[in-house]
This record gives sequence, C-alpha cells and structure tokens, in this order.
Amino acid sequence: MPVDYNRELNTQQRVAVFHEKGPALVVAGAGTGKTRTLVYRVARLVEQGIDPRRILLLTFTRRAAQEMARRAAKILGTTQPQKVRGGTFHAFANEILRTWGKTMGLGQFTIVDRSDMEDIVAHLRVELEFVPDRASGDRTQQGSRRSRRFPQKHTLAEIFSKTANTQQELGVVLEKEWPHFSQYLEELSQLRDAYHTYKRTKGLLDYDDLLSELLRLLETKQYVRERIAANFSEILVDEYHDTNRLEVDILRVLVTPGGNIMAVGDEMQAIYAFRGGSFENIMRFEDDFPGAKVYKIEENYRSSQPILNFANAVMEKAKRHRGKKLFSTTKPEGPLPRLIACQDEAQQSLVIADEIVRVHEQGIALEHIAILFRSSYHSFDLEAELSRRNIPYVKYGGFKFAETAHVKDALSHLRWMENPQDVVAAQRALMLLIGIGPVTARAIAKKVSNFSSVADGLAAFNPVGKSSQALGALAEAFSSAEAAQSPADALAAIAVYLEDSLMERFDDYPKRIKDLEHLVAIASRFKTTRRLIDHLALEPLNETITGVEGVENEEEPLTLSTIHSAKGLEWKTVFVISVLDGFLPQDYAFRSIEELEEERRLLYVALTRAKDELVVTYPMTITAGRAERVFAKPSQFLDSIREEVLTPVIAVSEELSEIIYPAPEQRWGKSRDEGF
DNA sequence: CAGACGACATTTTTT
DNA sequence: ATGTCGTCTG
Repeated sequence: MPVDYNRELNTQQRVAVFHEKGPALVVAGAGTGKTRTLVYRVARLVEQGIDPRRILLLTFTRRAAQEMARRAAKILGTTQPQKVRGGTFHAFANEILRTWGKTMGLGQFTIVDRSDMEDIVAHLRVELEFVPDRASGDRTQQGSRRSRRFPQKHTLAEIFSKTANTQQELGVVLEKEWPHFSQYLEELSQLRDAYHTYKRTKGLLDYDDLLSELLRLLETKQYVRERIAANFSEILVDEYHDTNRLEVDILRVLVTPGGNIMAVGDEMQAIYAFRGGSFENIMRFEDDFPGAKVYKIEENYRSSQPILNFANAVMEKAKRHRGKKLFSTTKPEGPLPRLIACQDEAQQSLVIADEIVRVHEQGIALEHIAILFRSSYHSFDLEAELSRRNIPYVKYGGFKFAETAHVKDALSHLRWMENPQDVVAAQRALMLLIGIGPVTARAIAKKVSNFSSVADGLAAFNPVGKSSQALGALAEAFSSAEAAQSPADALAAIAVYLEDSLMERFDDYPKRIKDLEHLVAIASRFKTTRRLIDHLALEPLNETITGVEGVENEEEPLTLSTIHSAKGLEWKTVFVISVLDGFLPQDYAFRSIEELEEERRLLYVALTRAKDELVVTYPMTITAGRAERVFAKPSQFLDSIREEVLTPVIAVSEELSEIIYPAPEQRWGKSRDEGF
C-alpha cells in the first residue's frame, strides 16, 4: 500500500523526503518532525526499490535508531525497514572493524570503556614514575611535590579523549582547556604514547580508537572503502549538529563525491561540544559535501505557541544564531510557562512532587511527565521526595547501571573468560580476592594469558599462601562458566560466585545481587559472549540503578533525566529544575562565551521537550559548602524574559508541607497576591 | 606487597 | 558527601 506523503507531511518535510540524489542537509528546528522526515525518507527509499540493508542510518543513541526503524516499519506496514542498518557511529565502527580489521593487522580486540581507560592510564603513570614510586626508593622532595599536581586519572582520560575526538595536537588542547597542566606537556605526551602502545600490544580499543581506527581503515585500504561505500548506497545521519570532526571525516571518506548522504540537524540544539561535537559541521556541510542541497523545516508540531515563545525568547539573545524562530499553527493556545521561585531545594522538591500529583489528577499519565536537570546530582533531593511519596520514576543520565562496581565486576569475569589475554579485566577480577593486590594480580594475569582458557590457566599452577583458597574458588567458577552453554548461563555462574564478595563489600548487597540477575536476563538475549560484551560496552543501559527497581507496575513511571539524555524526546508536561546561575549555566561554563552559549542551548533543548505544559523552578537559597545558606540567582538566561511569556510565581510555605502556588491558568499579579 | 588510614580535592554532559 | 592519591604498617 502506497504511503500518502501529501497527507502525512507538510510541504517542507515533503520536499526534503523527495530529495533526489546527492548530498543533502536538512536543517530542522526542535519539534518540527525531524525524525518523522527521516522515517519517511527511509520509507520513500524502500518504496523506490532500494534494499533496506543498503541504507545506513547513523544516530546518536540506540534509542533513536530503534525508534526510527520501528516507525518506518509502521508506515510501510512491513518489517522491511527493520533491516535498515542503524546505530551509533561507534557501533557501526565496531561492526566494520570486526569484519575488516584483519586487513590492517587489527585482530580480535576488546573494547575498553572509560573506567578501564582510566585504570590503564593510572597504571602506566606509575610505571613511568610520574608519581613517587615506592619500589624505586627514589623519593625526592621534588618528585613528590611535582606529582601532587599531576592530573588525576579521569582528567588524563578526558584530555586524551579530547585530542582524539577533535583531531587536535595535545599542546593545543592543553592550552585551550587545561592551561594549568601545560607544564606537563612532555609527560602527558609520553603517557599518551605509552597508553597507545599498551592498547596495541594488548588488543584493546577505547571508544575513540573505534572511530579513528575506522577512519584509518577507510583511508588506507582503498578496496575496503569501496566495498563498504558500494554496500551503503544511502547514508542518513541524525543529530548532525552533535557530530565531531572525526565522525565527519569518516563520512567524507565513506561517501563518494556526489554520493547519497542526508544529514539532519539543528545548530540550536548542539550540546556535545565536550566530546568534540561542533555545530560548525552544520555550517560547513556544503564545503564537506560539495553540491549539497539544503532544506529547512521550521513549523513546530510538538509544543504550544506559549512554550515556543519562551524558548524563542531564550534563544533571542544567543550570540550566534540564524534568526530562526519556532512557530506553531496547530497549537496556538495553551497555559503560559511558569517560573516558580522556591525557598530552597527541599521546597523545590515538595513543589515538584505536589505539581506531579496535580497534573496526574488532571488525567496525565506519569509516563507523559518529565523532570529535567543539568546534572545528574541535581535530582538527588527530589528523588528522595518521590520515593517518600511512592511515585514511581525512572532516571536517565549520570551513573549508569553498567558502570556500577558490581556489574563491572561480573562483566570483567565474562570478558576475561572470553579473552584470556584481556589483562585489564583479569586484574579487576583478581583484585577482588583477599590477599591479591595489583602486583600479584598482574603476575597471575600474565601467566593465565598464555592459556587459551582461564580455567586451564588457573588450574595450571597450584597457588600457595593465604590467597590459595580464594584462587581455587575462582578457578572453580571459571570451570563452570566456561562449561556453560550460553552467555547467560556463564554469567549466572559468575554471579553465584560473586555473591559472597558482594555480601562482604556492600551494605546493599541484596539489591546488587538482584541487579546481577537482571544482567543475566539481559544476557539471555545474546547468542555469543562476544556480542553481549560489545553490546554492553557500546550501548550501556542508560537507566540508573536507582530507577530500575520500580513499584509493582501499576503505571508506567515518571521520567527523570539529564537534559543531555532527554535529547530527541518529548513529554506532555515538563519540569526543568534548579535553573540557577551555577547550575544551568554550570559554573564551569563561565570560562568562555562558547561554553556559556552551549549552556543556553541546553536550556533551549530542555524547554522544547514540552508539548503542553512547562514549568521552570529554582531555589532562592542553596547550601554552599559548609552548611552555609546563601542566596542564589536564577539563571541569566531567564533575565529580561517578559512576564507575558513566563509567569513568575513564588512558592510560599508556612510549614514545608503546605505550599501555596497558583494553578497554571492564573495570571501573575493575582496569584502573587494570593501567595503572600 | 596488600591493605588501611588520612589528607585532599572534587563534584557535567556520552559513546 | 566521595573518590583519589600518597603514606604508613604489618
């Protein structure tokens, strides 16, 4: 059955969907049906007879890719579009490198995540003696003092990652973002070399390597490039404003001149500069892909006009923008957004919880409500309040389930089993044992790496001393894990083995044991351990541990999310909390105009998630440092926003449990009088 | 060489 | 309020 493009799309969308050949850039504002356009583009291509397997859809998150394939399938009424190859740049790179890496000497490899990266760098730092080394005995006063200000491991990882993502020299990156560490240029350079060597000899790739190795492959192996380019006759890229230089370079070699690439993005929503993302890529699309056509989609379908007025007002003062203004013809009316000033953070939580109850009573399901914030920890207080009231929620962003210690522990065992040469995983697993520290762990890991199975390796030497019993238990666990028929069974064996250690180490071990069961359930969806491990490294579950345990599901939960994790999503009612100078914009951002502007776009992204009702809140006082209450200033982005656009409200409480604030339809003057 | 202790800084956002 | 790094002890 043919798709009725005339009915389903507006003129601007349709023009983009019917783009014929060659490169195209679709500049689409928030809520203008960006995804819709891509989905129909896929449908259109498939309808034209293009094999869906030859369409490559690169998106920023897995959620986006799945959503798109699902919706395309719905339109076409077939499962065809499910065959569209899609995923993140990193997942795509992984796939290609697994297939073609051998051609450039890249054999089996393991993906190391950020914390692995940090551990490796920390280890190398000791080896290179950038910290006082106990073994060397040479502990001069100077050496000790010098090491004091040497960057911490997470900073080191950040610096190295940034140079990879922006394709810039170490010195340049340091000068620009970490000038206070410029003095260590030489050491950092050495350390980075050591890190690269370490990875190469151990068969490890970090996230950045996935991209740069893919680029290297495409640039050095002509025939591989041609095979892949020929295989993907249509490339679609979502969220183009958040791509970094490395990703664009990959696209440039992958797309033959005049080839079919369609990128979709909105320079006003660029919020990933910290990972090298740059909306400049949107600005220079025509230079990168000569002959490109540019399409614009401006009409917003998501939000009511009052919400758009507010969002537009925030962007009006943006330093660099195209004067693009969102408008709605379908939703001209709606309640005005409100700005609620609360006494403090505790009251803010109470106000939000009360508001949620009110909205919910008006018939809006919890799943259509979201609370957004700049940083993960901004919601801690609110989370406590929600739990107290038994309001179910899921939290996205911040600490991830896959990054919690116990999950990483379990996965390390699995990784070690899969690849006995994976010494990073091995060390983590071994150090859990009493009596085994970094040195012994490394020694054992090295010995075991000569065997093709960890169980064999551990069995080959009979350990003596206090750790022998523990090592015996470990060997046993590996025997049963390796004998397992599926990744899930293997993981289950490991989970059982780990229980004692969890009980030993954590107060909340029942929860953690449950988490591992959850992990086993996830594992059961995978046929091979390799795939399971890759999947968890590339697309870690975004839910945080707190949210996972839900109330017995009477109703879909409420969403709590960082603004970053909310990108591309929408809700009927949206609350943006803690919109304070220092929170949003984050105090770090005051270093430069560029960073401040990115924070402004972040607020813009948050506001444009709302369909019908939007509430912004901030506490008037915050606890700064040592229990001192200080007055806080609402975000500078709210300065001089007129009251016809944003209704200011002051939440007043006699007691903390009783708060007076106006219902959304009430206007400012009246409600404020009532408030006092 | 492992592990405990204490001083200190450090609190973003993601693949 | 937490993690990281250095130092000290057995």
